[in-house]
Formats: sequence, C-alpha cells, structure tokens
Amino acid sequence: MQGAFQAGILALVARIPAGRVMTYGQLALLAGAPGAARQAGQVMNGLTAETALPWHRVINAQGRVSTYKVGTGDLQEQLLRAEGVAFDETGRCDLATLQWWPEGTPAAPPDPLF
DNA sequence: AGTCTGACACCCG
DNA sequence: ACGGGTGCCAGAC
Repeated sequence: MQGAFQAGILALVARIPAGRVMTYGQLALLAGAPGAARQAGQVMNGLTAETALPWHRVINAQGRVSTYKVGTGDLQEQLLRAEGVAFDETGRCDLATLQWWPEGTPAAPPDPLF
C-alpha cells in the first residue's frame, strides 16, 4: 500500500461518475504507471472488500467486467446496469460511450504503451 | 526478506 | 485471427 500509484487509482475511481466506467489500463496510465494495468487490478483486489469506492466501475479494456467470476457472479455487471450502463448479451459495454475521463484528460490515449 | 501470483494490456510469432 | 510471453506495482505465502 501507500504508493502514489495506488493513491492515484483510488482518487480516480472515487471520481468516476455513476453510469460511467474506467479501464485498468486507463487508471494505471493516469496514475503515472502506463502498462501497470495489472497492478490497478491488484490494488482493487486488496481494497474492494474494505473500501467504499465504486470499484465496480472499473472494467477491463475489452469493456467487460473482470470480476464476473468473483463473489456472487455478475455482481459488478448488475451494479453497473443499475446505474444505467448497458451491457450486451456477451457482457460487454460500449467503452466509447461509457468510458469516463477525468477533467482535462485528453480523450485520446497519449500512451507510449497503448 | 525473497519470490510468485494477480481482477490487464501490449508486442511478437 | 489466436496464443504466448513480458512489464508493471502491490499483496499473499
């Protein structure tokens, strides 16, 4: 714990508006660690249970929830649906429409890795 | 303390 | 188009 990386992730997650989502890679990128998408997930893993953050708004770059097999199943998907996020039958959502970028963030991924 | 794994993403073959 | 390997940071063993 206690890393600028993690702090950035949490801050970003906390700012995700209802009905919007962000990807792990995006969080990692904005947190200052492009390519560390995996760790974004790891951070969530340790905090989801004890943190009151909208962790369910964090999905993978495929527009698919990654925790569908965790806990009650599609809990994350259900939470998002309750917020107005539309999932298709394959469990995917439209990132182009639902992906949220913080204020002043270039909508175009300037990533060196992406 | 060291090592492996992990809820992803990208490059290469 | 598909599969495998590597990178990143933070936890768990």
